[in-house]
Amino acid sequence: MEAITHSRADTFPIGELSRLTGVNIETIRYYERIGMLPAPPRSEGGRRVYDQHHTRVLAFIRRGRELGFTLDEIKALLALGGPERAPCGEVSEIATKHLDDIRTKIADLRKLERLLGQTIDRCEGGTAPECPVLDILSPEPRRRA
Amino acid sequence: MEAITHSRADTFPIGELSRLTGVNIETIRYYERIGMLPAPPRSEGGRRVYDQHHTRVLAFIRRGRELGFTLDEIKALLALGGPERAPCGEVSEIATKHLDDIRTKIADLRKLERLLGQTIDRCEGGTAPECPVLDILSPEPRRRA
DNA sequence: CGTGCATCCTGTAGTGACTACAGGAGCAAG
DNA sequence: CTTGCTCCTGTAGTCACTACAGGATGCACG
Repeated sequence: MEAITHSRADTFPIGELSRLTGVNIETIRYYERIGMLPAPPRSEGGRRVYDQHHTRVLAFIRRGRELGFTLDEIKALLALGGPERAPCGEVSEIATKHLDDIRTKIADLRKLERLLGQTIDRCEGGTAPECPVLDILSPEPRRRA
Repeated sequence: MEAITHSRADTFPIGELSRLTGVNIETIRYYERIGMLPAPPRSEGGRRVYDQHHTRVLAFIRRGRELGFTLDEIKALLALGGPERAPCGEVSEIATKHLDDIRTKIADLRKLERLLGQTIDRCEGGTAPECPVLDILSPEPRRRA
């Protein structure tokens, strides 16, 4: 097994970019198609040739996704300067809105967790005459207005 | 087999079912198409005619979705007896797995909340020389130091 | 009995963020 | 030259809906 070495030019194909950033090859091409990632130059054979700049942008996108930002939010963040510097105000506005969303989601999930957890407990305690999980799933049908 | 109050003609069209259950008309038709909801009989003019049975099944599906179950999970639950009775064991197995997923999600979101919250705070405290939100988004710490 | 309008029908396409092929071309090693 | 890997384009599938377009039906009102 020979080590994969590429030239001093510091450019690499899509597979290498994928390995460097942990982003799926298909996803990289998808990002290019929807304009998230700038289209790189091509080799003579028509292959995409990337460099460090792409690595940084793609890593930025990936990190943003991990933090739960939508691609549109990340696009906005990139427009505000991306991996380079940018005005704090607008950036933290997007981030704060996102944080609100996260907190709402956590609250919702916690309510769910409590309800479901208690219900399953009653199930396993064997104190219920009929399955309690199915009970919470069967609400009273609403009366006609 | 006992029928469900057919004495008076309490059947209704899709719009009424939608109102009764709070499920979008388009979504009801979608559920029918993918086999979540049994296809109802049709009127002479070809319109769907529903009764209380459909209301109960659809309300069950809706409640399941609110609780974050996937349609496939709900389908399994329905197969286990749906709004009628069913064995507790298999039901709570599905529910417990789902509860695990919820807890994982909550933990992930909490980590996110902490990181993002702290970062935005630093942003607003104005103590940072450069935008901290963009910093956590850039995994590469400003190369060429 | 006609008219208008709400409701309904089918079918298709769009959403977000990917993922999974099919079918072919490039390229380096043995 | 052959093998086998990587890469290319293009299309379609995923999940759970949602949004039309373009037409048919049903019912109240005049």
